[in-house]
Amino acid sequence: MGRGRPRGFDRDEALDRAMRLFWTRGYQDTSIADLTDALGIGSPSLYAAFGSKAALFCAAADRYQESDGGRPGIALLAAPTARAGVEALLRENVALFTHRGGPRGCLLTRATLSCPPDDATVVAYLERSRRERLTALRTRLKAAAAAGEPLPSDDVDTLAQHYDAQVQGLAVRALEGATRPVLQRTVDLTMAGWDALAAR
Amino acid sequence: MGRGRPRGFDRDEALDRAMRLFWTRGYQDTSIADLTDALGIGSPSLYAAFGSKAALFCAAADRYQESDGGRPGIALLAAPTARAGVEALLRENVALFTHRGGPRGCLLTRATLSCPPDDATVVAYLERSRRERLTALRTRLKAAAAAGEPLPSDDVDTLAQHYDAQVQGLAVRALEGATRPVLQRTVDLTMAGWDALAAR
DNA sequence: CCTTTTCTGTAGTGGTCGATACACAATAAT
DNA sequence: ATTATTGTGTATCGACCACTACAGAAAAGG
Repeated sequence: MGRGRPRGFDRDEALDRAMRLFWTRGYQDTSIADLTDALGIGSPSLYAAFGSKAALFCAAADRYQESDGGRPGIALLAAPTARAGVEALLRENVALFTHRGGPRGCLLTRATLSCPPDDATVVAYLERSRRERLTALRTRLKAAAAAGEPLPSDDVDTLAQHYDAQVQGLAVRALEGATRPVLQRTVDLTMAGWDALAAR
Repeated sequence: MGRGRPRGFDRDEALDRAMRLFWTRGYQDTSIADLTDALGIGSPSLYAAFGSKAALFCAAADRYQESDGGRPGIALLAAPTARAGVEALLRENVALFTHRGGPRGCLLTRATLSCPPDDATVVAYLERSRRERLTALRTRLKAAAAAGEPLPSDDVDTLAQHYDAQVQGLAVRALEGATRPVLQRTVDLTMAGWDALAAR
């Protein structure tokens, strides 16, 4: 057992609240004071537990990707075909970005556009996350191409870029206030485009 | 003629530089010190000429929309068909978002995601700009529908939302570092989807 | 000339930022 | 009980934030 005074708060619960706050307000606009308020702890406790604002963000973003934010990626891989996977990816993202009671949009996209470029730790974290997401998409599509599934294009790399852009577009539109039904219809159109192209 | 001491700097040139700075770093991460440095003037001169950081941003954003940032909207309206208009809109945006020597992405999208929600002036400005852009797109598509042009869908409102989301997706992808050829191929795919759907 | 008007440069305002020094409290090991 | 170790609360730190008071400089009107 650890020796000193026990921590007076639940680390995981604190991470959840920090995630929510970063998700709602972005990285830069979430201050340490905001965090200590929401977490109900003093700043020295926060720094002792997490190290720095940047490190806390990375931990909170990890938690995001392991919980709500991870659903779309899982849905992509779980689907039997690339067509179903991409549709599930988009629909899960719509659900994530417009979840009632939850912050709108994507925690990572939001942070990407609101993080000062000199904060190397966070910038590197975000860059890696984006690369992993794009790689997952490309890998899934490449497997589908190898399996002979009909795809909207032979250029798998462009396909991955295109559907990744769809996700980012949904994230921004959600932040701008687009409702769930509106985004769902946007996805309907995207998938109709897939079908029309894949059928040729 | 005005009576007092003449202004020691060119107001339009200062606005251009401010626009560039807001475009590069977003709203919140651009400080008054950054601006006075780039503009080569003292802060009292800045405040005398523009009023406040929020007002300066609005003026710089107006300038953006009247110069580079206005091209896509003009291209949309100038094209003979909705199909050509949407393609021109997307391609002009790709050019705008990846212009060599210019900041990447969209000044307005960037500001939307990096503006503190309590800055009512800027939030209202951005909201109005977005509404106008979406309205322009919807109006163009509605006219096309009335003219009997073949469209990917009968639901003009959803079409407008969909292609607006494309623009936002391109803006984010450009900020993330996607190159111009990559974004061009994304647009190729989007327009291929239009053709495949409109032909049915 | 002198007055009026307008802009500029210096030098700050109070406030908030992320991050900490330090004393003390609370536990475990000895 | 003593010591070692770790977390908490108070009370800051210097740096930076948007913004401005004030005095002097530069023009026009008289």
